[in-house]
Amino acid sequence: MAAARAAGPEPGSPLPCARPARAPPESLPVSASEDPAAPPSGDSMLDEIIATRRAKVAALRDVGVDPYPVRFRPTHTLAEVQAAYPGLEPGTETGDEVTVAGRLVARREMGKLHFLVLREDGHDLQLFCPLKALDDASRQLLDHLDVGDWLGATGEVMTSKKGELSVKPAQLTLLSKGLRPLPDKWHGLSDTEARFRQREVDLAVNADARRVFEIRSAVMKALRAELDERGYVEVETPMLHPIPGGAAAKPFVTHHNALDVDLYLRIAPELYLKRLIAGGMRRVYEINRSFRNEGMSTRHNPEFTMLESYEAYADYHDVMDLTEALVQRAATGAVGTLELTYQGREVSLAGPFRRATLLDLVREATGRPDLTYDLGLDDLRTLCAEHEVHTEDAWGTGKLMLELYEALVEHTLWDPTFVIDYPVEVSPLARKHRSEPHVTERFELIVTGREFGNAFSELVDPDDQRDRFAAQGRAKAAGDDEAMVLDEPYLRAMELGMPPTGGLGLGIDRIVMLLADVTNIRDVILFPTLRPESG
RNA sequence: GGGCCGCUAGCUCAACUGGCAGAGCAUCGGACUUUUAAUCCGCUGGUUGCAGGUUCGAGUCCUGCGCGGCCCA
Repeated sequence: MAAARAAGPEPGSPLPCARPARAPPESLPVSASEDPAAPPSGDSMLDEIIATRRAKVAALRDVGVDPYPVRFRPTHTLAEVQAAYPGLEPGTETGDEVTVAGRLVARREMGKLHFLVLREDGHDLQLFCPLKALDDASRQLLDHLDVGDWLGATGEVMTSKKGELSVKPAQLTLLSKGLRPLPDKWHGLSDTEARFRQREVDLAVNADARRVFEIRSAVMKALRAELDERGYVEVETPMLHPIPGGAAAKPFVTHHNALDVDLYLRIAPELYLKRLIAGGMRRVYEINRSFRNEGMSTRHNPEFTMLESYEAYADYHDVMDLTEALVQRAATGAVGTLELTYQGREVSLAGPFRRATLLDLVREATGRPDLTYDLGLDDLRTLCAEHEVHTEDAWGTGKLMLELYEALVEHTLWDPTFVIDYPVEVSPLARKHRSEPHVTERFELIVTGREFGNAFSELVDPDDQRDRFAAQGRAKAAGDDEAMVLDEPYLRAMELGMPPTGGLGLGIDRIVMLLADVTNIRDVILFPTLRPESG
């Protein structure tokens, strides 16, 4: 039977792993066998590799080895072994036995001495494997191992002649057989699309891949720690919204069958969080996904992660202080410094962050110190035209001023800057400024020319809010499909009485991009949205 | 949405002006008890993203499409 398998099912096709008859008795016969579960085998190298590996799985099962065992108990992680034996002299034998595990990522055979490299959580450890140190079962297993398999090993901690920390296994245990080959051990996986579509392969072979996601995790932990220490309560509000709200954006629409109603994936958690403040929760925050049904770019993924926090009694000056502390905590927590390099250029998060009004920034950029919101519409349109800023007839003074700012100023603000006092017209959820007409108590945080956060002294006057929604309704009627929709339950909450409130939204993906020094948002999202693979 | 660039073996990449589709790594077979991208010998591996077109002949030129990257809106 073994001989029949070794002969292979297809005359004329190579025998991928057939051992010659003179092979040692413990050697297992292997071939691309008649496995009904195997995909139709073509002629390609990949098909051949997979068939060979399936044959190894079958051969191992034939001798009672489970290629997918249920459990394993390492005594140490690879990182722990490394940490426990720093600086051992070459040729050391510790006499200490450990059991470790990881993915086999490299294999160097020197006849009766094999070197295997295990990788676990980004740490590599060598297995120093003289065949005679192994028991019989392990020697058999060794013949059927491939790079990519998961492997456990029990043996003595030692160092090689060259001083490489190693484990010398007396026993090897197959933890899981891999059927597909890993990419090139030296070049890794560099095809961008493949890295995004098959992140598991990216993580398995590219040392740099996990760095970004470790930073991301550290950012989340740091932000939560800072907010928790300040007495904020973390909450979770709906992602399925009957009315999309809290931002100017197009939503995804979905449908609930039992209720037979359309629901919207949230574009922001804002309105629900403010209802919690109305309900008497003094400080709340939420970190989670929002969804916007808009174009994709290197800076926009349809789903993205935002931190929103709300604090009763606070105004936007307080929120600026909080924002600065959060960004700094994220940086020190994730990369251990406030002095960053982004795309070869220095960025200091040391603070205090610059604070400048939107109007002053536009005055600087246009060289018009006399500029005010009282300037006539026609004059403002002329100014826009002078700077080649696109305008539309329906736009008022505030929108035109915002356009000037976005076109002329925003991308120039490299170091962290709080741009404050946005026009009322473009800020439907923000409180009107306590002393300046035309503007709200709103700020955006700009770093490296990009928006990182958006915050305000929240609008809490229900009648004012109703008027703002009405204005948004008129804008929508005039063709602005991102204008906000009136949200009656939200207004009702405000009518219950809402304390003065400072609110913040911070883009987590942007912060991670800054700290990880990457320019594509897809590099900081494990599985970014892509077009489905065709055919 | 527009412009530019890319898509060739499992991975990383070649292939000049249109003239037999190649290399390294990996796989498979062999040698090797201190390797570090091990080395050495031998073999294998292709619907050149997809569909058309031009041509005696297309990876290469043309048209359309798909996916991705960069820049712009």
